[in-house]
Formats: sequence, structure tokens, C-alpha cells
Amino acid sequence: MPELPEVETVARDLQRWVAGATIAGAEVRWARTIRHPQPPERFEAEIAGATIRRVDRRAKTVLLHLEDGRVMTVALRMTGALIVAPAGTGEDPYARVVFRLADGRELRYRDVRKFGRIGLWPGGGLRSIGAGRGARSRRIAEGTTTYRIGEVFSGHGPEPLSRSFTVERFAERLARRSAKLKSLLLDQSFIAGVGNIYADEALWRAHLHPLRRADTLGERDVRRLHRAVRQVLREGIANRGASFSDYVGADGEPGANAERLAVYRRTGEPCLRCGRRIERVVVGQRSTHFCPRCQPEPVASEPA
DNA sequence: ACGCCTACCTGCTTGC
DNA sequence: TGCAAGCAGGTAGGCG
Repeated sequence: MPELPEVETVARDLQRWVAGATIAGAEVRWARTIRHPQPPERFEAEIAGATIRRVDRRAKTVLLHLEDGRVMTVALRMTGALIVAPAGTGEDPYARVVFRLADGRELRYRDVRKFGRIGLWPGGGLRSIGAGRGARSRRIAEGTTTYRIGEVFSGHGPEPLSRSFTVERFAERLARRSAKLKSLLLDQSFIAGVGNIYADEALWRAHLHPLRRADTLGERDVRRLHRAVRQVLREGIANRGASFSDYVGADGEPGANAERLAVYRRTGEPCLRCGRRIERVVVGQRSTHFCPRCQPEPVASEPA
């Protein structure tokens, strides 16, 4: 569910509301949500008494930095949400982990589909939570080796909103890949944080067909895509995220960005630029929306 | 490197 | 109305 803008919204909300708060205790209601440490009772014991220093985001993962240096990672996956509420209000059947805060509030990890994962990593050393394919990330994810903090998300590609994500760097990375643009944008080891919604939106904005091969892009295409990716993500953040089924900010309120999407879930509706009907195809098992006129089909004669 | 598949889960929408 | 199939924002891991 949540992609970069949604996760960023949650992290900013939590930074405002729970930075400085102490976790008096935790109750794990769905054991498999806890990745580490195992068993989940150990997680409950180890998180009790911890104070949250700062909350931020890497890729689509929320990072809660604790005063003692440990880091709690929350990967929301499809339907995860972190919600701050007064204790005891409206029992939530989908609350998988409940953190009781010392000030009387609760931080609830809610997750209808139970795909999300929470980890608690030792201070000064962390294990990667993995980042898609590639021997490097797989080895790190499965191994028992402890890594330095700087290596935590080593399997992830660049943060698209960071200063270091330049057009030149993007161009180099694209030129080395023959995959379809849609698949690449979803590949977290290629670029971090983009998911199905924002991939479609960025491609529409850049006038690029989702099936276009990355290594066929010209300089202008790359420039347009670079700008488009950053724009759609920034606008998503400005609107507190796009909400469909389950996404909500830490205030429990949905975001406003869904109404501003140009192609995502608009199959059959007119393109906002040219009026042509938006089409839906499946690429890499993900539904993909595009305008057949604004995003022309790559020609078959292109090098295979 | 890449595509394709399955798995993890539950709920909502769609079509007959 | 009822029921089953299809769909959903993510990602890990296996195979070819």
C-alpha cells in the first residue's frame, strides 16, 4: 500500500507526535509481524522502556531511532499503518502490535493483510531487511552477520528525492539496463520508494510507455523521467499521500492525493492531457495504467 | 539480469 | 440475493 510519499507522511507525523515518548510496554498480537528479535516475547521485553529519539524513513520503511542507539524498523508493505491514539479508544481488530506509551497514548501497528514486518536492531550494528533481488541483498538478509548502520539498506537503490540522485546518475543506471521502465521503477534495488501508483504516474508525466526499454531512452527522455519521478513523489507528500483502501497517516486520516492521480486506477477515463481513454495492461504481474496517445508504444524494430 | 511463478493474508468489488 | 472469482499499494525466494 504505502509508497514513498505515504511512508514519509507517516514518519513525519510520528516525528511530531512520538519523538521523545517512552514505550512503556508492547503487546504483539500477530507473532509473524515481528521479524527480529525472536521470539516475539523477547521483542516485547526488549522494547519495553525504550524512548523514541527520532523518526524518519528509508525507502518504504519507517525508522524509529531509540535513545539507546537501537533502531526499530517498520515495513508497512501492503496494508500496514502506524496510528497514534489515546489508550483504550476504539478497539481495533486489525491492530497487530500495540505499543503502550508512558504518557497514556498508544502507538498501534495496524495491518489488515499481515504482510508488514517490524524489526528491532542493535545499536551500532544492523542486519539488512533486504531489498528485492540480487545476491548481495539476499545474502545479507539471510545471513547472521551483523552490519554497520550505514550498510542497513545497502541493497536499496538511491533515494529519488535526495540531492545525490542526479540526472547524470539516473542516466548511467538506466543505460545499463534492458528491462521495461515499469519493472525497473518498481525494482527497489534500482530506485528506492517508488511503487505501482507513482510508477504509473511518473511514466505518464514523462510521456513514456511502461514497456519501453530503459536503455533506449534519449537524454531528453531521461531528463523528463527524472523530473517526473521527483515531482509525483513530492506532490504525493504535499497531499499527505494517496489513499485507496487502507492507507492513513498517523492521525488515522486518509491522504488527499488519490484524487490528483492522472492514470492510476483511471482505466477507461479520459486522459487529462489529450482526452484519449486510459488503458490498463499487466506488466510484471502488476496492473499498469497509461495513455496510449501520450505514451506511444515502443516500436518493435528497436534493438532487442 | 530478467521474467515468471508462488507465497504471504484479508477484504472489497465484480460478474453471473 | 448469493457465491465465486478477481483484484489490491509490496516483497522474498525459487526456477529457468
